[in-house]
Amino acid sequence: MESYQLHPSSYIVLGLVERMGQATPYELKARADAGIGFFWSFSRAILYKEPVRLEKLGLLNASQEQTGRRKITYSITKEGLKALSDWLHEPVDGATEIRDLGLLKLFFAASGSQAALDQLIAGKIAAHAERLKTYQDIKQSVELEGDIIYRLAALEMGLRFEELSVAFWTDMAERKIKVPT
Amino acid sequence: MESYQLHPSSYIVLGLVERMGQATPYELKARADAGIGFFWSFSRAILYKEPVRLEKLGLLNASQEQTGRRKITYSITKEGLKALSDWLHEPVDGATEIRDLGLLKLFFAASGSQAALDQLIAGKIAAHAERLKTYQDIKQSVELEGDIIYRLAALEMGLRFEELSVAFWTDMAERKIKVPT
DNA sequence: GGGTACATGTAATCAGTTACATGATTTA
DNA sequence: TAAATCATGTAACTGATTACATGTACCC
Repeated sequence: MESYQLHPSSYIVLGLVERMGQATPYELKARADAGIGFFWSFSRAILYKEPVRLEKLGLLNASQEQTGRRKITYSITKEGLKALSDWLHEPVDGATEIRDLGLLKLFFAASGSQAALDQLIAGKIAAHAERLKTYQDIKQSVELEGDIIYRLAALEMGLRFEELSVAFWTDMAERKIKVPT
Repeated sequence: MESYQLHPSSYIVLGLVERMGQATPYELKARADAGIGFFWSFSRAILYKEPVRLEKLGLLNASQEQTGRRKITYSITKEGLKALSDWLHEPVDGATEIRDLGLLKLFFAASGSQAALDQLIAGKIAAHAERLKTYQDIKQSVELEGDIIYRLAALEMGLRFEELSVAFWTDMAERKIKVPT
């Protein structure tokens, strides 16, 4: 078999398709927005491009409508399942990336003004509080359905992270740290 | 003035150079590795490429050694300072990204085996515990120096995040969640 | 039937990484 | 002076995004 390279995006597609049984790119998008997209964002285009590639590699089946929108529905192949499973069995490498423009700005806050920092902090508290609320709502609605335990676990991490963030930025605010001049 | 686009990488370079007064790409790398790089990673090449661009835009000054390694030392210009300050005063947009392959795998854990999940959890606990230790060590050494309050604040966030992560994955382990078959 | 929202796809571009290539300095 | 390490830079590639372009279905 020829060698090929799979990336996080590939596994996101494989994983989503596997869980959904079959799906069009549009449906993948909707599912991603409601779950994985909360902590690992990516553009919509990838959900059209990557499946084409995975189909060529034999990891997905594609079946195209012969009429109307001629949309393509994907399902996972035996090889795709294997690739997904193999990846899940590999040890995880690399540290967690926390890509947060707010944190970046905090890091360099000494180059700005106290007013800028105050606004940053206030904005971050508001944003994280809102996101926390969203997660709490989702958690509640999901619990009623039961079952989907791993997605729930990932959501739990998101929830805890938002709690942490609200607490962190609130601490920043209360300490009223001054910018050295 | 012609319009140009600055990215997080640009501000990382500007911010580092501003704080350091003047620096070569190699020095920027060392500084980044010891700070910002913990939560916002990027390749070394960017610290050679981006300064060239920023110099062309008039945001950095470059002065090249005429002998030896002919290394280039950068410092920030008045325009660079303004760009950095403007950015710090803009409101922050976009949510925090938590890019963690472990979390991604947890999300799709139902497509793997219980053994794979157990290994994932054990690996994550170990990795976060180690990172936590690193942050604690840094925090201690940094406190002795005093002063550099914002970098310390960002470090504090990293520290709390690692604590959270250890707790989260430990909870996962203790719940001994089973993979549905 | 006309407007709006839904849905789909691709082409061009680009930020960032990997791999390549090499020079300079230190130490034994 | 040989080896090891420190330091520097660039070319090629590519994953991913943005912008463009358009078709289909639904609703009034």
